[in-house]
Amino acid sequence: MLAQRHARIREIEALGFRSYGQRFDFTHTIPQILAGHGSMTGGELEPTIQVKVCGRIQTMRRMGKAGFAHLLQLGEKLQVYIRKDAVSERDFALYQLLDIGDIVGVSGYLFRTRTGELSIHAGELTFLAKTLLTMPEKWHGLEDVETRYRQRYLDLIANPEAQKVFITRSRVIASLRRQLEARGFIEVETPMMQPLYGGATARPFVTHHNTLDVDLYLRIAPELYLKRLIVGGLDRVYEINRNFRNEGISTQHNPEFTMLEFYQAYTDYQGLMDLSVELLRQTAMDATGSAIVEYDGRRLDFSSIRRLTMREAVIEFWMDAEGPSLENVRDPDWLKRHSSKATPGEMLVDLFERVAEAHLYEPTIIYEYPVETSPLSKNSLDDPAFVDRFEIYVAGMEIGNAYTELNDPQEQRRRFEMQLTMRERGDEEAHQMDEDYVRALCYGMPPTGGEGIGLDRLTMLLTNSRSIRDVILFPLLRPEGPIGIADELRALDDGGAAS
RNA sequence: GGGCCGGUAGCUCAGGCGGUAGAGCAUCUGCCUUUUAAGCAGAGGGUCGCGGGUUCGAGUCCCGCCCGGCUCACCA
Repeated sequence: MLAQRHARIREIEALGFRSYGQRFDFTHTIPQILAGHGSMTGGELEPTIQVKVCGRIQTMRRMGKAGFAHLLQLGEKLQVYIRKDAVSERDFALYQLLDIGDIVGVSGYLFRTRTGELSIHAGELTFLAKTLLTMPEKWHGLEDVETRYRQRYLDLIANPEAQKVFITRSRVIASLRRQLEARGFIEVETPMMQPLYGGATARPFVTHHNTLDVDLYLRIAPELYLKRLIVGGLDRVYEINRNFRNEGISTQHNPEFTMLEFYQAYTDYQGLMDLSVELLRQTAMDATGSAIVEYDGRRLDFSSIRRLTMREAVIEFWMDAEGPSLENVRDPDWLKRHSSKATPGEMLVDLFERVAEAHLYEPTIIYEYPVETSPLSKNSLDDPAFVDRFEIYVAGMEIGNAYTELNDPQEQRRRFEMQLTMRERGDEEAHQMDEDYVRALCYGMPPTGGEGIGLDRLTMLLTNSRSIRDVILFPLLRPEGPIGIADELRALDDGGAAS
C-alpha cells in the first residue's frame, strides 16, 4: 500500500503537479460556503458563484468520465463534481489518480445536484498534499480508543465530532478569559518548575536543573505564587495553565491538567460564590449556546446552582430513610460512630465523600469545610473549626474549589507546622513549609478570595464527554514502542534511488 | 496496584467442540458524464498483540508478558 501510494507521487509529478504543493489562496472555507450558500436553491445559484476551496478528500464516487468527491475542512464537508468536459485533460488525469485522504484545492462554481446537494462544479484542480496511508473507514470512523488517543490527528480527520469537542474547549477558555478581563482581572504566568510545591495536596513530579544543580518540582498548583502577586498589589489576577500531579489516571484524572485559578482582593468566598455562578452560566452559554446542557443522558442547568453546606449535604443524601439531624452531624461522638478518621473534621469530609458526593449531579455549591483539610483557607468567624471555603460539584465531579484566603502569617505558620506534623506521621501529601510565602504574608495581604476551576472537567460537562481523555488532545499513555514507518520509508527511498 | 473486558486485513467487525482464516469499507483491473453507504464484473491483501507450554496439529486450550478500556482504591 505504502509502495503503491509512493509510486503514485511520481505519476502525479509526471502530470506537472507538485506532490506536496504550495500555498493555496482559497476564497472561502467549507464552513463559510455552507453557512453562506447552504440554504440557496439551484435557481438562486445563478448567475454562477465562482469559489476556490480546499480540503481533504473524504469520499470518492467515480463514474467513468465524471465523479463526485466530498472535501472535508474544519469538520464540515462539501461535495465536488468533476466531469471530463469541464476540466483540462491534465486535471482529469489528476482526478483519476486521487486517493481518499489527499489534500486538494478546487476552483469552480456552486450548484445543486439533481438530489439537491450543494456542490462545487470543478473547473480546475490543484494538488496540495499526498496521503501515503489509508484513511479509517467512512461510516464508522475511527473507533479504536487507543488509536484515537495515540494518533489524535487521525481521530480529528475521521471523527468530525472530535474536532467539535476541541473547538468547544477553546470556547470555554476564551469565554472565561473574556469574562475575567471584563471584570478587571489580568492574566499572569507563574512558575511551572518550583523549588517547593504547594497549594494542593498531591504528589509531585520531580525534575532537575543541571546548571543550578537543584531538583525542582513540576507545580501541583500556582496558588502560592498568585497570592504573592496579591501581596504585591495586583488586586485581580488569574492564570490558565497546566498543573502536574503524580497520581493515578482515570476517566477524571490526567497527570497534567488545566486549571483556571483566580484571586480577587477585598472579597471573600461569598463574593466568589456569586461570581462563580455567573461565570459558569455564561461559559455554558458561550460554549454551547445554552445554560442547560445534556450530560450522560441527564440534564444539567448551569443557570440554577444550589448551595448546601457540607453538613446539609450529608443529611440530605444519607443512605437510609432516617437521616441524621443537624445536631448529629455537629456531634463528634456521633461522627465517630460513622467514620474511622482521626478528627471530627476529617470524619465529616469522609462521610460527605461517601454519602453525598456521587449524588451531586445538578451543579451544586458545597460550603463550610473543616479546617483540617484546608491549610490555606481562612477560619470562619462563627466557628474556628471550619473555614470559609466552598467546592462546586457537577455530575458527581468536583470542578471548582474556592475560599477566603488565610492572610494572617501567624496562623499560616501554625497551619504549615500542623501539616509538617502530618508529614512526619507519613502523610506524603501534607503541605510543605513555604517560608517565602509566610514572609510575603508578613508584608500584609489584603482580604482575598481565591478559586480554582478544572477546565478539563468543565469541558467534559459542556461536550458530553465521559472521559477526561476525550477533552485532552494528547492524554498521557504508555509509550507505544517501535512503529517502523521510518524503515518502510527508507526502503522506498533506496528503491527509488536505485531505479 | 486489585477486579472485569478486549487486542483477528489499512478501518469496522464476525468466526471458533483444536483440522489450511471471513464479510463490508478501503486497495488494484475493467465498465459507467448528477452520484451520495453509487452500481456491476473480477483480483490482491493476515506471523488472529508477544513469548512459552499441551497436542500429530494452536488463531482456538493452558501459563507468562505487552498494550488498551471500564471499575475499585487515591486524587482535582
